[in-house]
Amino acid sequence: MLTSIPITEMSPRCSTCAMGQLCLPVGMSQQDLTKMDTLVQERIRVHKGETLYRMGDPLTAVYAVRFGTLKTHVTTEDGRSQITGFHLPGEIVGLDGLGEMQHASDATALEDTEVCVVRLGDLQTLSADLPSLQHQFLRLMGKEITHDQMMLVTLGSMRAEERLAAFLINLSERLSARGYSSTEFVMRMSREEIGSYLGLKLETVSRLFSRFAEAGLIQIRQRHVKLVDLAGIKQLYSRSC
Amino acid sequence: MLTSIPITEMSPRCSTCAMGQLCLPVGMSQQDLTKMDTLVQERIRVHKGETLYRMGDPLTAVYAVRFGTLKTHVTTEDGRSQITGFHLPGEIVGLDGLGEMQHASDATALEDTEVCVVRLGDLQTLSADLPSLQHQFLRLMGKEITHDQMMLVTLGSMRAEERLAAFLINLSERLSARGYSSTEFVMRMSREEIGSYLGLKLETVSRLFSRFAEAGLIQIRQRHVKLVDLAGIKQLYSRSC
DNA sequence: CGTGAGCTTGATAAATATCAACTAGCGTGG
DNA sequence: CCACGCTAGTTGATATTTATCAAGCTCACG
Repeated sequence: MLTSIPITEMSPRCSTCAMGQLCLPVGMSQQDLTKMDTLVQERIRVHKGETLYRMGDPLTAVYAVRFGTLKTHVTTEDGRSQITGFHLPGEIVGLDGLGEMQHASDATALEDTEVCVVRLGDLQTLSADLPSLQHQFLRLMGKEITHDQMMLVTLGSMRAEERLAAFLINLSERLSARGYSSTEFVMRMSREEIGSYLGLKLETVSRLFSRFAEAGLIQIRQRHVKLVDLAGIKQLYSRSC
Repeated sequence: MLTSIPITEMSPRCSTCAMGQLCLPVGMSQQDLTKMDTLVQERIRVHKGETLYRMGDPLTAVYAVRFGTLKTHVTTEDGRSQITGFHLPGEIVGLDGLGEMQHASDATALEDTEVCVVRLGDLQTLSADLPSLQHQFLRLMGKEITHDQMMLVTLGSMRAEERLAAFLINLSERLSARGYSSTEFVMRMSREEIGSYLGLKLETVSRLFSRFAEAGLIQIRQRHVKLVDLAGIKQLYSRSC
């Protein structure tokens, strides 16, 4: 069901992409940027609920989110499942498979989404000619590791309320970096998905949203949320004990 | 206080190191292995309790554990601390800093430990001539990511008992791969450190050990543990609900 | 041998999950 | 276009898990 969209002369390229300041091209010179334009030969449309790749699939490419939202999730042999990340435009998914050259998670669209296909072969070829690209890749893998470590601290040492506050602030900041409002947005994920990401049950997430609203920190109606008191929310998790 | 140990003609090298099958050289040809011997020009002795590097330190090298045990731990601005890994001989630490070129965690010795210093400069030089080394590096970063994701599942969806069982089995398997007994070993970390790693309090860890012992799954005296019923321990966390 | 950090164990409190009932809103098909 | 049905979400009562507080123990080490 995935729709492939071939790139034509007219298609937008890396050098003109609005996500340039968040995606692979970060910090590249104009000259390097031009070279980047050959990198993406294909895009894929992933409809809401569809899966871009699955755990165990051979890794042939990594993907840059162009628009939409993806979740990545892992499932253990004994059926436990956990969401490991929500991915906004400009973010790269699939890096976790580079170790074994096969995907280490599933990637599923939370809304209609389009990704740029970065074939590993092309990537290697281009990297040889473009050291900044190679460096960029290490950076992105490093970021993935530090993100996961931050989540380990969250899951290992924060209480439910702190986790959810941290989640809201993180989402807010990432949306803001993409030109959206930092205080009012639509969460593309269900209470259950938020719970899975944060190691909580959906009822707990729901109760906390209600509690935050009652405390005047947020306004919430379904997935539409408005952060009324950013500082107050931050206090929920940044206090020293 | 860290002791540097220069490498001489007589020192052991990668090509003859007993950890070869677990460390950087995994899967390399004899020819490539010989080239590897120039990579490590220095070793460092880290005494129990000493710190090899700290968060924020500029990243000049990564380190292969030669003998001993390290823990890596992160601390957030608000003072929260979490152990992100225990590292046995043959494992590489420092990879989490490759993103920003500065260390993203502290590394502290749990017992007297020696590490091989892999300078990033030398690594880059050698990689150009040794594609298998470059590939090996991606593999190791990938492994780091999948390890962290496994821990996310552990912290996000397992109960205390399941976490500790998984911890014991994981330690057992890694020790076994290093030629130690898989059923009887000394844990180099305190109850509190185990708790930090697993997102539990030290009392909980202690109680669980006692409970496991009472159930006949293990024998335990301080840090010396004997896994009596491996299958039983595995059942604690691999059952389907 | 004394001493203190690390560990154990008990009693109690707090946090979160579970179970259950109910509600809102979305999408679909008549 | 509206009504129906279904999924997602809310809220309450209760159970379970884990943390917290407190006291005592033990073993390794000087």
